Amino acid sequence: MVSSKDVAKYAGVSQTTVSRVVNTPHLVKEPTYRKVMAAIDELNYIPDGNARSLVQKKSDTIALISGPLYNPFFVETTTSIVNYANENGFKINVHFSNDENIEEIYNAIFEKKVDGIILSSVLLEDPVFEKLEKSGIPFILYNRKHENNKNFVEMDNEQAGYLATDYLFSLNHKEICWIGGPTEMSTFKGRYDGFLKAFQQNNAAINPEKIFIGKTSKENLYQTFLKVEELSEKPTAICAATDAIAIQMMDFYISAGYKVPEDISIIGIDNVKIGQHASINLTTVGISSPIDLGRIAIEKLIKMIQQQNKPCVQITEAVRLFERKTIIKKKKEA
Amino acid sequence: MVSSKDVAKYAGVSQTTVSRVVNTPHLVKEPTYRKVMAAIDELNYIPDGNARSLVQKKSDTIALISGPLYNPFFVETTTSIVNYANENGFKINVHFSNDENIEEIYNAIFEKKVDGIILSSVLLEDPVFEKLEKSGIPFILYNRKHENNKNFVEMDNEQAGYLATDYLFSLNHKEICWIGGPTEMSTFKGRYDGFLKAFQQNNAAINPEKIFIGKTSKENLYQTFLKVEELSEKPTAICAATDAIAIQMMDFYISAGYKVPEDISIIGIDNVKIGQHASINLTTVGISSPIDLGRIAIEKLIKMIQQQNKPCVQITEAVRLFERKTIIKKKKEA
DNA sequence: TAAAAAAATGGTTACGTAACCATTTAACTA
DNA sequence: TAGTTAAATGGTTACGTAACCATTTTTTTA
Repeated sequence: MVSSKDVAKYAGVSQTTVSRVVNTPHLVKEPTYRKVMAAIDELNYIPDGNARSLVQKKSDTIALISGPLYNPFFVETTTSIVNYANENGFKINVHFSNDENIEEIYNAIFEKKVDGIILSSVLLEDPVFEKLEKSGIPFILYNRKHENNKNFVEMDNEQAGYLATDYLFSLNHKEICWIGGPTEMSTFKGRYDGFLKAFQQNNAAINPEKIFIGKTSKENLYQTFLKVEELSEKPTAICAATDAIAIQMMDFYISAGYKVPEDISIIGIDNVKIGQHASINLTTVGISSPIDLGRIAIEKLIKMIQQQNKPCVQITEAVRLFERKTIIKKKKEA
Repeated sequence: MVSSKDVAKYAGVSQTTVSRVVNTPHLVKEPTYRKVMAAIDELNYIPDGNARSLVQKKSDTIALISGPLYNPFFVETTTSIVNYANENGFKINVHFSNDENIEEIYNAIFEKKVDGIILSSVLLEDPVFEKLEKSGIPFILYNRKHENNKNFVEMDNEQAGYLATDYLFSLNHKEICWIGGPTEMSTFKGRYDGFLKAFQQNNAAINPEKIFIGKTSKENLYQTFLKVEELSEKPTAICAATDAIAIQMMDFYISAGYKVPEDISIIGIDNVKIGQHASINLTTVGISSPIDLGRIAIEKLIKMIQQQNKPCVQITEAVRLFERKTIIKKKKEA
């Protein structure tokens, strides 16, 4: 491996000067600069990022802990986070969390000297939050938040759940299923609370049989689908806590011979891109802003890093309904 | 920042012993081990990965250069690559390439001491290949390959193009559009060659007006869609070089009021998961193996790293047709 | 129980870089 | 032109770790 010392010897200057050519060329005379650059090219020198990080205690790297990509929401946020960071001179270390490998991920992150952390995978009462704060590394949560309400960029989850559910009521749906993930996560908790609120405001009674809260893997959702099928009184509409869930349920229903929305109405939350596809046309609730949550969060994080201050970011984006074609209007009952 | 020296002092042992407790605990007596571990916990010590990489000249890290996630193919390969690597003790540094930011990506990769590189973004005649070989770092290409036919895991692209096109012919389609990316990429070249071969074998003449080769961004594909619309003789079927293209074209067609496959048949290549969704049901060609190309490639790469040898991996996976519902059988003309 | 072997621990060093301070060289200034 | 200041370059060090070799302690063996 060619080091700056090798370059220095080859060019007949000191290692210090090589370092200057690489990092602060304006401090170096033109002929010296050319001499050193020639040596760098000749020897194919590439600075060692590890050594640099060691001495500088920073890495121009941000760690991203994203949810799994089978949820298209994270496909979009990951893309926009990576792109924005790169445009601003930061590299991104992406980690995909399934909420089980969190421990390893944090080890990996803290071992490298990342300049910041942007993450979604956090529980409302997650003890890891304290660890993050103690580490002193700037960080921000996107999508989900922690119960202590610090450093997050989220959508108005309760309002989202409310809007989705209320929209179903407005189209005369009464028998509504809720399918969502564990309420230990702020997204699911907020959205479910909104769902409940809509029932209250519409003077409707919750039927516990129609509430499905559990893991959101394909297998689990299929079990849920089967349970819904077995209900004596089937729902006319499904309120899914995320578009990913909604799209998966659509798949089950259509594969089983049902028609959406004629046989069953489905609404999601997130306003994911693939839901806008003409073949899917998922009615959903999402943020009004054209910029996604990941992008908003990474902007804030980079500002925190560059300005070396750590304000408490608290952003709750407003949401609105996106009417598309997976909901049908029911006839009013007598 | 707490270092191993701090731990050593606190525990009353040498730094060397701390290092041993962390890396080779069997070389350390039980009471010493406990003493040091207590100190580690107490002081919240985390080894510095940069310093470690510096001295060890390795990082247990593999760089992944993936195509953009708006292509669902890369969503799946990225997921399986990251998961498999993590299961085997490697971290993954993901980079998303748009074939333009390649330079920066390579800089970033070579600055850190990655143990291996797995990449898709390479052109047939890419000069970067030589750079890779010279670096001495084990690497493997997945999806695409280089003209020199070294170190790749691909599908049988020509056969894929052939099967897709021949299937259209077998259902009496004559007016077939090809929509694909630049043939500087082995995938597009191979698939297009297969397309041509199918025309030959079916004694059909290529109509240059119906060949669209260019960038595969949404905007470009929309321009292509408009051009197809303006053709005096419209195609009855579209052979898309990738599922991503096919799914995008479906969106344009359906949004414009067409029905797929009644008004236009569409076939893709890749057998991407979202294409299997009941709302899309994209007929396509994909590898017969249930394990995706990324997964196959990362397995090989990790073997190369662990066994410290660099065999020339050349894998071309067999493909087959996946009949679904975006193709209609045409009536035979008189 | 003394000698030999094995196990456990410690001391010193290199890894490649940038920070820091020292020195030399060039450019002004009076 | 000497004196002063600024610009350019060099020398030395620390960063935190594991490799390597040296030393001490323990265990085994005769």
